[in-house]
Amino acid sequence: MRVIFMGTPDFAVGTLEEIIKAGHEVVLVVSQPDKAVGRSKALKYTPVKACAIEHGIEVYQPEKIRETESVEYLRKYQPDIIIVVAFGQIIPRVILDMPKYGCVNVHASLLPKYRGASPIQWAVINGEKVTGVTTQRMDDGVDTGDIIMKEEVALREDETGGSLFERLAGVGAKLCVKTMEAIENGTAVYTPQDSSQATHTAKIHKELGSIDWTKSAEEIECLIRGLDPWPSAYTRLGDKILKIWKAEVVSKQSEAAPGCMVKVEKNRILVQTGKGMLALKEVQLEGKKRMTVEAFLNGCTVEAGTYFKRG
RNA sequence: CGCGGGAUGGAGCAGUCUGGAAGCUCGUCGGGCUCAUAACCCGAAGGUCACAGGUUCAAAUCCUGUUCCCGCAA
Repeated sequence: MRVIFMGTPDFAVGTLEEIIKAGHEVVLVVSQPDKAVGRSKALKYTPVKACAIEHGIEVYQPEKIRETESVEYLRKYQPDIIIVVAFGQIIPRVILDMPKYGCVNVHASLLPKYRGASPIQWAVINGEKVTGVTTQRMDDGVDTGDIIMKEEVALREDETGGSLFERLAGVGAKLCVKTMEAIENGTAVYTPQDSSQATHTAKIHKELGSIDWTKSAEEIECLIRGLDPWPSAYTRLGDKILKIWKAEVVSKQSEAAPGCMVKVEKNRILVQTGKGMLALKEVQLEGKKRMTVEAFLNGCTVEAGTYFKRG
């Protein structure tokens, strides 16, 4: 098939590669404009763009895909299908209707659950046991199209946003190719979503990582894993930000108020939460590298009874 | 040149302002105590103080340049 691929971050790269490997003709890759990234604020290619260049595929980076100019640009390529994976812009009706087989999206959740921006992190934050990937034929709404295929993925005990991201990207890539195959063979089945079961997720903001110690230890622990590796869960120790990378739930209580470091042991710090305690195992102080609590305590004296403050 | 923190034995840090013998908490190794231990006691090894120049009788420390790491911001 003649394919136009639209995507931006790492999550989409695997799918693009899998499509190429499957022998489809990717005639154009559309990605968000390059942005200034990193400490040096240098312009950086989007991961999808970098991949496209490696494969010698033309790249198009419109500021707004819905503008007539962009639409006409795409039309020239006469795609059979447009594959959209984490592109980052809303696709207008004219484009949805352009290819013979429409626009197919790979979404990192089991639709209709977790429609929207950051389904992967939210699945971890909410402590889900199972999530997955869905391919859908896009319609006017955001992630509301008819479902073509789904694949479930069970979350692991120590699943992080990053680890789930990688696993779902892999699953999504293969599912996308399978979906395209079914569409081409005419065996694809389109199932409308049960919108009454839908849930939505908001984009992840940095402030979401600010730990509310009055929540339960379980909730906080899920938040820590969900926001690893970005933007990370954090709290405030004195006047410095302390990121927390790893912690374990301890189902004991203490008399202390939430946020209090109840006990400082050799390789863990017990913190009282709204329900249960959290044993910090790996942290990172502002300006420092990520390190185990044991190493952290070697150079930094922390008194039991000190309180963490809301970042 | 967006803002800021940092580079000191294997790990995490102090010492730098006010130049003048390399220190702390751990780890490692050896020995002791103990029914036993991640506990305790004694001892030992291990560092061109990121790199390159400069100032000085003397530089981890002052000056200049370079590299790398991290937080913020995006």
